[in-house]
Amino acid sequence: MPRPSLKDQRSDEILDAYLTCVARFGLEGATQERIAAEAGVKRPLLRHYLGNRGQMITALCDHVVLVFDRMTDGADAVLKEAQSYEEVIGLLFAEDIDHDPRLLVAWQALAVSVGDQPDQRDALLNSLERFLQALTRTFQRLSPNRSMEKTRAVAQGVMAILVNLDSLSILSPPQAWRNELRDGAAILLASLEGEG
Amino acid sequence: MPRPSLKDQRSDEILDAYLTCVARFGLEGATQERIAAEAGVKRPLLRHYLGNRGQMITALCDHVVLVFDRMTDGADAVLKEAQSYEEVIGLLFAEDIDHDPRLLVAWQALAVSVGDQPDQRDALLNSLERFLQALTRTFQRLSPNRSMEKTRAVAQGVMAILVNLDSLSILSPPQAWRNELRDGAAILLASLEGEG
DNA sequence: TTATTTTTTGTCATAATTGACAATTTATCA
DNA sequence: TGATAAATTGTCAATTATGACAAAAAATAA
Repeated sequence: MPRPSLKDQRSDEILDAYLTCVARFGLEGATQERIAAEAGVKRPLLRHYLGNRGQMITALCDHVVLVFDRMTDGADAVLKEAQSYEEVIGLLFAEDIDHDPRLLVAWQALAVSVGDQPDQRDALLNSLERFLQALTRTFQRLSPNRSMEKTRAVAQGVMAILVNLDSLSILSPPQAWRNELRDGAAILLASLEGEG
Repeated sequence: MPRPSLKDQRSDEILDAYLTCVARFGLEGATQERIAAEAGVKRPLLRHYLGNRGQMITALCDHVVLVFDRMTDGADAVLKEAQSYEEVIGLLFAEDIDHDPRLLVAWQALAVSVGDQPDQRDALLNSLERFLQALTRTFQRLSPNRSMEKTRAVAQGVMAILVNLDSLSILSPPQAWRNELRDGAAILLASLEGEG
């Protein structure tokens, strides 16, 4: 007899608008007015669905980690098919890739402001570690004879380059930079090739 | 006859406090109250020395670029003495290096919020380009036979790893990550070694 | 000491942001 | 249709942030 609940759907919509605002204005710049406008709802609804400001930040953190993990799973599935490092580079640096540019920006904004809350700190670090392990698994499969240490180091380097590319994209850097960063990742991967 | 002006000194002190607050709370979270408290002055002084909010942001952007360039010059001077890539790695990743952890965090906070103002955008990008060129010069000196393309790509990769390390440091990641990132940079540099 | 300029502080008005809650509307089922 | 529970909206108080300006304090040279 009750009206059907839209809690999950609306919460997701609002969190997505929140994510957009944080990526554009920073965490403190993402006011409830802006979020509500972005989501196309009235401000009191934010409170209704997500709670007060602190609870909203916690919910956003969970949401970012969730989306990040989904992205990792997607990348992992695609990387499983790759048969060469050229293919890996092509997949990771594809221009037309379905890749959310807001994600890492919001990730970093959260990192600076929740660094003191252990739970959220660990959640953010874990989401990175998951992605790192996805990369590492693929590299190990393509170069099974390499030491774990070297494989991890290369994976860290590739991830750093990917993160850097995302951070820079806000400033729309020259295309040459993008190419150079991709080539840098390719050089790193090439170090895993060849015999033992 | 007039009282001696402290404008330059006070402005620098306030900008430094501003930098601290932006690194800790984000650009929008760096309120005048917090800045004044951090600088140990009363709030109206901020306005007196730096102007209104918009002018303060502009001044901060200039200050960050200035400090960044000073850091680049310092790194450049040190790198000039390096005779091997092991030395380069040791210098860039020294634990005890005199290196301001606020700098890149504030750089990124500014990047997301001034992305639309062309002047500040270019200033921020130029400061990165300057550091990139400092790295590139050293790598070219140590490996004069390498192509410019490869040298730049390696420099971009190393810079990405350094930036990433700074961004992560807020979350105090496991020491293993730091080591892996440093090893990743070392692997990149090793690709410049050897003949032709 | 006095004039001059700057620093520094005090204070008020306005706008922005958030918290809280009442009231209304809407959709479902009995 | 009427009851029920949820969604949605309206509104106000409290807190916070900013802008603006007047006034006091301090330092130097004449």
